[in-house]
Amino acid sequence: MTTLKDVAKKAQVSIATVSRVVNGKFPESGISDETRQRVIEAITELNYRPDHSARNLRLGNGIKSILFALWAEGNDRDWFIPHPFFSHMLHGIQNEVLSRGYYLSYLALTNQNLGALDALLDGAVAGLITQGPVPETVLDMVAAKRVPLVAIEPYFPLDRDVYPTIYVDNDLAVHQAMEHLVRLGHQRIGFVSIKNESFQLQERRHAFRRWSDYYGLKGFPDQEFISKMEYESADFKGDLDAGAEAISIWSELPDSLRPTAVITANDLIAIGTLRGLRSPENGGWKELSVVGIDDIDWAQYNDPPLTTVRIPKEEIGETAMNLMDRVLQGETIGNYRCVIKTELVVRASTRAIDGVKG
Amino acid sequence: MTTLKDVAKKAQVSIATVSRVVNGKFPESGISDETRQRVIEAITELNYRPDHSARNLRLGNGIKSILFALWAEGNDRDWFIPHPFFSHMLHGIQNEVLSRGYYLSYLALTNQNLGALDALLDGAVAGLITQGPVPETVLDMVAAKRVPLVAIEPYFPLDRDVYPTIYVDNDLAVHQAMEHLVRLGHQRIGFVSIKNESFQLQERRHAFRRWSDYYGLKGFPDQEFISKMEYESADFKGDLDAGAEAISIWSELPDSLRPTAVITANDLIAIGTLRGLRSPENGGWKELSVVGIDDIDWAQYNDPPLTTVRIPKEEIGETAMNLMDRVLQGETIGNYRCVIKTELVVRASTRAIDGVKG
DNA sequence: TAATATAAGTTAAACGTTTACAACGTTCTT
DNA sequence: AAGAACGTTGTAAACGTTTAACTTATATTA
Repeated sequence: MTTLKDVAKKAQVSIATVSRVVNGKFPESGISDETRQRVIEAITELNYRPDHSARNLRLGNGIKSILFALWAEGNDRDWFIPHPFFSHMLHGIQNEVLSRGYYLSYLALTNQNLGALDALLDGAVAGLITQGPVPETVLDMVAAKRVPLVAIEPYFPLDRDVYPTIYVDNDLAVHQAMEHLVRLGHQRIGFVSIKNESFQLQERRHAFRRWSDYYGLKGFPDQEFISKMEYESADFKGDLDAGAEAISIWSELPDSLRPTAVITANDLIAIGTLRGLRSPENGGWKELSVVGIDDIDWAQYNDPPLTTVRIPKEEIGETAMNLMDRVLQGETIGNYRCVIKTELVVRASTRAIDGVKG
Repeated sequence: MTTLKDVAKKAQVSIATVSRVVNGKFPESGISDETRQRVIEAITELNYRPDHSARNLRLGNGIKSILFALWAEGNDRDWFIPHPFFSHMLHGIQNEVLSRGYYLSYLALTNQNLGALDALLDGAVAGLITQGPVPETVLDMVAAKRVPLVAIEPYFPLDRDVYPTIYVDNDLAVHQAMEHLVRLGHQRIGFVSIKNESFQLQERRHAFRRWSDYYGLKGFPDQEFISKMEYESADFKGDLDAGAEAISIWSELPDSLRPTAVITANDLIAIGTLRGLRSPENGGWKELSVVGIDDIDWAQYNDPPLTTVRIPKEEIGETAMNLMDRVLQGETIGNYRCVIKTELVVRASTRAIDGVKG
């Protein structure tokens, strides 16, 4: 590795001069053109690049890197890639990160990876933002290295709940979806979910029950349809199939017992439901309003464009980074729980019941 | 900021002892349990975290951060989010990065951002990997800071072409798509693209012409259909509509002049084409084989699942990082151009012509 | 001419670590 | 009882920078 010293020797000047050439604003730096040329030549020749650590040490600059980590274990494929929210949250964090002079790294965590995380936490990283469940080992490491942590939907066990967290208001999401449908005149509203529910989907199902009671909705067979298929979590195919499955079950029902609208536990299930509706084997059933939850990228490009409840992914990222910043500023936040509001997005997959003015 | 010195004073020991407590593997570190306890207490109390810069300086560790930058200017929205390849390439890079002891940052570049890039290049980053066109300003900065650069599909102007680059073999992609269709017995094969073509799409269109001649395909009206719609680049909607538009034009043709198969400039156009085929206004035209190029995430989940030519995005990322590593090892690579092979992925959107054994 | 201002470059201290080496007190060996 | 061996802790140098303070040479001024 080339240092100032090497360059200085080559250019026959002191290291101070070289440093000035490297950093000085010209022409006020007080270096003659002749010397500067000589130094620059030496720099190019020796391929000198300043040492970041030394510079930061001298200048008293702290670490400027925020790490965004996603737990990616438990699937054969690293599922963060098709993760519908990953890049959006990353972007949200990034927005806030840059304006604060930090920069952003990210890590898809696996058990093989833990060593890398350890190394990173060991000083390379000012703060850690996680998405999803955080394994105990990681929590232990974070505690040992005393790195600030902000967790997005970690669903911590209670004794671990000592960090600032961000959760989505799934209850509100379902409420918004249902209110929309009720306003359109729907009375028989179904719910579709999958067998292997995450915490989030569980919350949504319970919310459905709660608001369904609240609005006094009419029941019908399989009103809460849970696909029986075995499927791996984060498997797009499983979600899509679940939707189609619900349609094939309900299409057996007499018209007066079928739902006129459904809320699905997420957008993929909703898209699957709309596909099921297109299939020729459902007895010509066409009129069903479908509303999803998430607002994944594809929702707006679907045919028909999907009415859904948006989870503001960028906002989640921004909020996380805001909290992180406050922690880094020395503020004591403790286990403050920030709940993010969702937002109804009306598109073409929902229609008013005949005679009702949507 | 708390330093070793502060902790040492508080715990009434020398900084060497504190350092040993922080880093030593127990119990061989040669520190008595009693002292260690005292030091640890002081550490917790003062919230001490080792200074990364100082440590790295002392240990002679270089910078370990690779920056992946995507040019995001020119659209009202930062288009790297719906960028179909972004997260896959990121992942590919990440794979190689970790095993080499580096870690990965990323930056969506805009004109507002250039300052941040400058700061990062100024020592925080060991190497830069870019995706897509790289503006001159950035190239100038990279040159000035002498940061190694590996560029993915930059389509540099010739005088700037001094870095290792990675390109996709678009000619091969079209060839693979066409060979597949020809084997299935298709003779009238169309091509659909959009008005505002990127370099990549241009290459694909020219390749279509070339291989269409090679296979001696039969012509028909609008064989190369270019959507006339004004649209912003990277607009999903525009691509989808272009596909539907092609169908509506061709469906006016007598059966004997319609294409029996189409290659589209990318997957989104292909998906749009399949949608157009579903629309009731195309005169009952159903039998059309469609093959896309890209293999975006959604392709396999489309209805029907899309036959397409996969661009190996992870492999591109890995290759980029491999090249970067070689550069960082001191190897002189120059403007070596690495061309990545594509791969046909047969799904359900293509069928053999009657009487041909697919 | 002497004093002084300016320009160009050097010296040396400091940033927070790690670690070879030294130093000290205690215990073991002979 | 003397010396060696060991366990525990301290001392100080070094990593590559930046920069205040200083030096030297030259030009300007009175």
